[in-house]
Amino acid sequence: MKLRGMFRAVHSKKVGSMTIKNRVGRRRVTAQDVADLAGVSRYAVSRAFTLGGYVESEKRQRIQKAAEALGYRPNALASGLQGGRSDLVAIFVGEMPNEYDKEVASQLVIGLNTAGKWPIVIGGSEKSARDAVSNVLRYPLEAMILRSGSMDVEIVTDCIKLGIPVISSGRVMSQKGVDNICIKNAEGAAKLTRLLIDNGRRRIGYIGGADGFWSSIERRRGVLDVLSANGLSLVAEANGNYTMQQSQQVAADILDHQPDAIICANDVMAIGAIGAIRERGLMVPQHISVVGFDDIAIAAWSELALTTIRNPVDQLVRTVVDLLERRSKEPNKPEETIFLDAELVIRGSH
Amino acid sequence: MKLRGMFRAVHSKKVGSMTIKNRVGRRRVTAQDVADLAGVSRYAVSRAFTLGGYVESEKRQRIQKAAEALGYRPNALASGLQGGRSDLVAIFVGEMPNEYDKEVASQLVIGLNTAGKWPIVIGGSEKSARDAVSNVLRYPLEAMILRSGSMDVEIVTDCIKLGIPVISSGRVMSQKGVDNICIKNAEGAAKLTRLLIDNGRRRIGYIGGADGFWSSIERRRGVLDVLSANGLSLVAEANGNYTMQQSQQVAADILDHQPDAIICANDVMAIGAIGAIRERGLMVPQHISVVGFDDIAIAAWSELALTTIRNPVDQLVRTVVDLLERRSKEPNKPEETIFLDAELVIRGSH
DNA sequence: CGGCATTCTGCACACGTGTGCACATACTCT
DNA sequence: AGAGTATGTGCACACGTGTGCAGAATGCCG
Repeated sequence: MKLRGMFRAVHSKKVGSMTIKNRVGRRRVTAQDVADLAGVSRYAVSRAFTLGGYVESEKRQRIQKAAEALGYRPNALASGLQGGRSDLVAIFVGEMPNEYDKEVASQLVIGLNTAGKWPIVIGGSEKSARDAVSNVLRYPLEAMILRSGSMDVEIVTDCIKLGIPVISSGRVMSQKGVDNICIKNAEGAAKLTRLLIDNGRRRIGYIGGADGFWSSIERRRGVLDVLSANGLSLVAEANGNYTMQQSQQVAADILDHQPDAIICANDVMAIGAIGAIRERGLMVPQHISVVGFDDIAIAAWSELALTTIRNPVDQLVRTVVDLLERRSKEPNKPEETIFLDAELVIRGSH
Repeated sequence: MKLRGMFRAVHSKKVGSMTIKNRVGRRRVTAQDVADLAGVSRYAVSRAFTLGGYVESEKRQRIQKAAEALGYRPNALASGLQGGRSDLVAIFVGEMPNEYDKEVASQLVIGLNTAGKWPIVIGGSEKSARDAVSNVLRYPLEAMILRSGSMDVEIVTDCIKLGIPVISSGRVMSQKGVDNICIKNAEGAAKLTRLLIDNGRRRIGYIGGADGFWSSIERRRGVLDVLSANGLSLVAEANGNYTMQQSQQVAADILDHQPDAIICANDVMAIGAIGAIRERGLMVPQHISVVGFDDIAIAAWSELALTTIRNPVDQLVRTVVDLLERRSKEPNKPEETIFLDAELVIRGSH
């Protein structure tokens, strides 16, 4: 029997009765421990835990029993060290200010779990997250998944430099090594605009998202294109910063221009706008139409019945996982940019 | 100059011109690479990246420059292997069916990031997550943070067995090695009930959360205690499963019992209830009072003005981080159970 | 019985980093 | 000058696992 396995103490390398007893936080149980208990070699334990390993079946049973008893799990750090799949993935999710962002983050996590990946999530403001990302890159990540409208490009170049593939969702980046997945923002916004015009609306106002967000720019473009194609222009416009409170505030200004419809760059802002309208004693959609974007859960609430664009989270997640797996299998495959269809959800607010 | 550092190929151990060129996924840059470029020893590089390390300042600069150029980052797997802080934490978040759950999960992630921890997030249904947790325990976690009302106890015992401290938020567990952090559920529910009674409400209905959830049981208890102390009992009761749709459906049944108030175990269910009430042409609070629990963002919306109990996410996050840090510092400290105050938020729906 | 394929086992090494120890050098104080 | 302290450097080892290689044991077939 090997002394090494028996008398290893954690906080001191000296061997002796003094040091053995002060094992404060129990030492992690290793393959050697299992081997000692089962009366086999460490290598047999290692082979019993890998798929193609040759181990005598009776011995394998003894090992599994011992491992069970000790609660042994191969140390992921040690096994990851020799370069196989790490199954670690990072998700950068920004500040998640609104419901849709949180929904996407949640579903992404669940989807990745189902695919057997461990997502390390990084959130918060860009500048605080900058350091965090840099630090998390110390792990051998299989991919960095970006889910933030606004995004420090340096983060991407850092990843690429380290050979870590990037999957950007919600913003299309044309850098080498970046796969993209994004809803057809302009098309969705155009559909909403056309719907309103078809319904006879002519005095259309717009509440946009935060500056610098990719989706914000694209959606606004979709609105303006359709308007100008119909010889129209916005009667008023404001920045709602993608939040309900801000939107409700700026909607008041827009109402001063007597619009007959307000297009909002996302659903929570539409809710804010509806609040502002009803506060004035006006009704939706009888006096003013309101449409949103994303189709978050509450948009279907009977008191809102928000007409909006479905931004399909399930498809998004499936596609991200698919891109990830294909990229893992074939690291040098050409970059892809996948656009998700923007489906109009007709309810009662238009 | 060492050959080892120069001619290491990734997918083959044979050294020769054939194997060198087929380095598909670039090999990760190591401390040796930085040392070679900077013309120093590997140990100097290692010391330059650790806090107390003695390195000549001129040499340190050369190293940092070389590291920058190569994009070097110490491999977290390798450094984590020798037993220091891993900074890895797992969060188990269940299915996150409602807004509040997602909000908590999001803020927990951000709070942990700020504290310099890397949260590996595990979500989804209990039974799918069971395997996931077991697998993620291969990593040397500093703690397992539970954020799920219902919870497989086996997960906890697995962690304890491995010496991984558990921090449970939202449910109090009396197991060894588990710190708890939880809002005063019963007290909050009691406050809501008293408020309604003080307002003259007598025919009170209740929409509860999903079965088996700790918070669900506690909140219901708080309601019943106050009612019976006032010689009252519920006129109707239903299970809203913590979701808006379900709640709106079951609220219809409750309305058949002519209540003058409905207490909901969380805000999204209150929103569902309000939907059901308004669909019947009744008004809140003129005809029926509705109160919720959690104070999610939309509860403050002018069209809802939901009276509710503040379930303070910021305090929760701060406390979790604090418990985590104190537990890390002192692994054998006695378990703590911290209760957060349930503050009544008076708006217009009661 | 010999030749061969299959199954099993032990050894050695690799993965990349941090750090205690021993030693070297430089600087300060009496 | 000598003693003592602060600073810098190289070596060796540890962390825990997976796996190629070589060899052993076993079984099969002619």
